[in-house]
Amino acid sequence: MHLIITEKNIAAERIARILAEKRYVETRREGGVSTYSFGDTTVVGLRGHVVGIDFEPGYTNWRSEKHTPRSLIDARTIKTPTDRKIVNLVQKLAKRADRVTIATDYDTEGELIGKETYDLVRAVRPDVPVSRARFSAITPDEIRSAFASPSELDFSLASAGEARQIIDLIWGASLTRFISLAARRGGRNILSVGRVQSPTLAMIVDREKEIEAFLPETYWVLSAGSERDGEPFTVRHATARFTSRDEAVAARDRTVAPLVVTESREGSKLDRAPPPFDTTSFIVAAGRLGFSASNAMRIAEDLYMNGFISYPRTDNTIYPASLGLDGILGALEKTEFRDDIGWVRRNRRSSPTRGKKSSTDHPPIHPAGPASRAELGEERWRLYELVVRRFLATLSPDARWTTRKVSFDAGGEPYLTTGSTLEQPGWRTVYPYSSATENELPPFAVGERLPVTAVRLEEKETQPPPRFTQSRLIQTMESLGLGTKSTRHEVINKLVGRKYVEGNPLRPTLVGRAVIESLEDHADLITRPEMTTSIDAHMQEIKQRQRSRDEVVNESRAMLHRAFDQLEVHGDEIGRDIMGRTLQEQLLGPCPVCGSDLRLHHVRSSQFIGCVDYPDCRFNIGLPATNWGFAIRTDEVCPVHGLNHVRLIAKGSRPWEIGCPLCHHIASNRETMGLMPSMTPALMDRLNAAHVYAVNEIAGADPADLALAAGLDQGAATRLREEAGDVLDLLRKRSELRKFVRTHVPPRRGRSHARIMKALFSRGIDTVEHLAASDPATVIASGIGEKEATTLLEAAVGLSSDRRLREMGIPPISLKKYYAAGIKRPEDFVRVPPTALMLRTGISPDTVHRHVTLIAEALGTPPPKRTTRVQLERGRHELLAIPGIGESTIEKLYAGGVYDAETLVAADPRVVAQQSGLPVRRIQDFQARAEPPEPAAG
DNA sequence: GCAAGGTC
Repeated sequence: MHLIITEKNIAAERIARILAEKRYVETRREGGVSTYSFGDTTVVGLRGHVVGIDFEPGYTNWRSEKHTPRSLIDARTIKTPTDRKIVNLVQKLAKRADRVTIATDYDTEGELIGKETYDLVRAVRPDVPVSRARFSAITPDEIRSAFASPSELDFSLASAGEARQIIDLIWGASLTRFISLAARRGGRNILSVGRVQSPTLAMIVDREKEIEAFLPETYWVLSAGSERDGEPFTVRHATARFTSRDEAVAARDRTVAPLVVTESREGSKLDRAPPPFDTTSFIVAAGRLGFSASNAMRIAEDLYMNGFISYPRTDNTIYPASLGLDGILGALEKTEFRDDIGWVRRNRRSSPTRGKKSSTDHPPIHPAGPASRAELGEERWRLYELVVRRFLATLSPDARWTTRKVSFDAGGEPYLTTGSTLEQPGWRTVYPYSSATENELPPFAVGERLPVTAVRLEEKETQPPPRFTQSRLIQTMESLGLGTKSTRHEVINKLVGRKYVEGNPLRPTLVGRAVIESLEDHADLITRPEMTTSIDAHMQEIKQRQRSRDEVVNESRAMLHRAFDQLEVHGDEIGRDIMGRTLQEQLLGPCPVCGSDLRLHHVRSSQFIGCVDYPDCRFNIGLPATNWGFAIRTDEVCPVHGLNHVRLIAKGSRPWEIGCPLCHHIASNRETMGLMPSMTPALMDRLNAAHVYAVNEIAGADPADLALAAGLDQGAATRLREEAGDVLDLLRKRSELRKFVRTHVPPRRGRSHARIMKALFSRGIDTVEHLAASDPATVIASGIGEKEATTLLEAAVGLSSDRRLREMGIPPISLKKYYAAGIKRPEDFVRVPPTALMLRTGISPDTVHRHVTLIAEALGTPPPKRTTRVQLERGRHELLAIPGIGESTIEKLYAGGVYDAETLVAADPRVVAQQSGLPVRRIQDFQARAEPPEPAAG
């Protein structure tokens, strides 16, 4: 069998169909992975890298004394499968293969993926021949010729890729750990560092600093109005910008009619048709249509997967000869672009436009199949149309503009105006995206004298450089060689996710700035695009076998060690610096109690707002736990309290706007405050005004302070405090009940726990004990299903009994044994005879006696009779002496509380029968036989 | 828990 392995599933399918020629291609799915077979050939697609690189085991603990961040530099790296299913399938197929062809993408990363695949194959088949097919486009011509003359895997190129992998991992991981630990940030707040992300962040930070440092300069612009044949037009002074106001004013004052035409020059300007789309230019063009970079890529991938456009991740801007441009045009014939295609056919340029970059990986982005507006939907259609029109534009002639520059003189001052008309629209006929506005000028004749209707002097200011938009940043990254066609847009998302940048255009956050500035001070290289440049150069050397992979990696390790020499000396300083500067991002505004600042705190999964003067000022506001969303400060400020608003952000769901935290705090506490019997709305307002907002604040207040704050007498204040204590107690119990209900009643659509809880509270059920004592009907009426109500009640009874028993002093270890024997409630202990308890639990008679006595006391029932081990032993002999009683009967009698002749005789046979399961008649017989013989008379 | 690179 000939096994062909491609980089992705869709390539496997298309290659199979091409190579199968007219044969049927059989598709099989194994464990979610498709294979395509025809004749003796099977094609299977990987999913990019199916093995990943990581450190050898032992380096997972960031705080390990032994495995410090620095130790990662020299840690060994290993490759482990990241996609078991595919790895297994590839190896399974390889076992049956008599030759293997690796057909991954024709670029460095593709060669590395090919090498990884080669290793997987070799692990199970040391001898099978493995070849490599290289192609730049999945077109019949290219595929056929690539497979007709396969070559060998380029191990040097793959090694170059591996060097990059290792260097990225050790630099990224060690620096990320180091700086996160220094700044005491963990979990979702870690500070990441990387060869691509850090220089990208640095560009955004640098731009922001440029903007901040920018000093605007004032300048003046002089223009004049005139008209010709009733048509107004404007001319501007030949000095585009006056830097001196005096000069500008003087020029204005000299400007007097007539406005004389001194020269009119006509020219022609070539407006070249645009080159084919690569990923970057596509993202830029989509950006102009309002698509974010990652959104544009997401949609492009979708269009690609469905066969509407070609592979969207490419660096190529030159169509390969094999592409078959006519075929593509023909395929689009039946779309709504028919007229445009007709125009292109009639006006087609001799050869398509070419960009500056040609690469071997994939052709430029082009349409791959026809589509209609209706089947794609608005968003996808707009991008599909963009790709189609761009393709058409690359086949269209250049456009040509006629330009005109007219010069004037007014009182000796030179003026001019320019105009342009689209002489030959060329490609612009089919590509209406880039704005090109015509500005037609009247046919001025030299010497013509015109009026001056107005002279305008405007004062303007120079503008700072603009912030980066997403597409601008991606363009800049590309020009610096940062990232790849597939990853650039993801880097931006990563920076946003780490809360390093925000907004569009992109602004750095304080954290982002602090990290870059620290790195620039102590590990400058990682913040510079030159690191990528030098890695690229080293990769070239490895590829050309001038240096080995290990040589390059070791050199990089040495550099990283030098960076750590400096970092470790300044670790504390870096940590303090970052922490100090990022504190500001957590500050919300004035504390209502003491006037210093409130700040957000995040402690593992909990978060709250507290005063920076803690513990001197104890004011605080609780927030929902981070699983509801991570609390951040927003720019909006509450007009009443002067506090920044707070928002909870969670991945994958809409943000929760808390708004002003104090307003939120007041509103959410009004209800619970209202639970206090002597609370009135007026009193609540007075308390709020005195910065007392919550029940717990009242409960913890000094009655004298409270009296003063709320205008109450001492007695009323004390009472209020007690009431608050009671409400807190109630709230605690309610919250426990809420948790209890939540764990026992699974969430379901259309049933909110909040509603169930409200219903329970309104029925006076505030605690688990209340619940245990209530009847099923009440519980069902609160919106819980019948079956669930039963299990909920059972669980409540269990929990509340357990609590009572513990309170009565029964140790948990014994309770476990009682429960296992089915003795669950305190009442069971006084109902079931102690002998039965011993028998069923194996607990000693003395201990059972002690437990039952404790419970009886608590329940107010008579204490049990004490039975000792000796008594039991003697009783056993007495019972065994009675005819018909053996060991097994004794066990049953124990269950009925009978353990000797005396208790047998005294027992109520019906009760014993019920508890022991023995027939009443037998018990009566035993009793008769147990009667001691009448003492002989006389 | 860390990077960047594939792909879904």
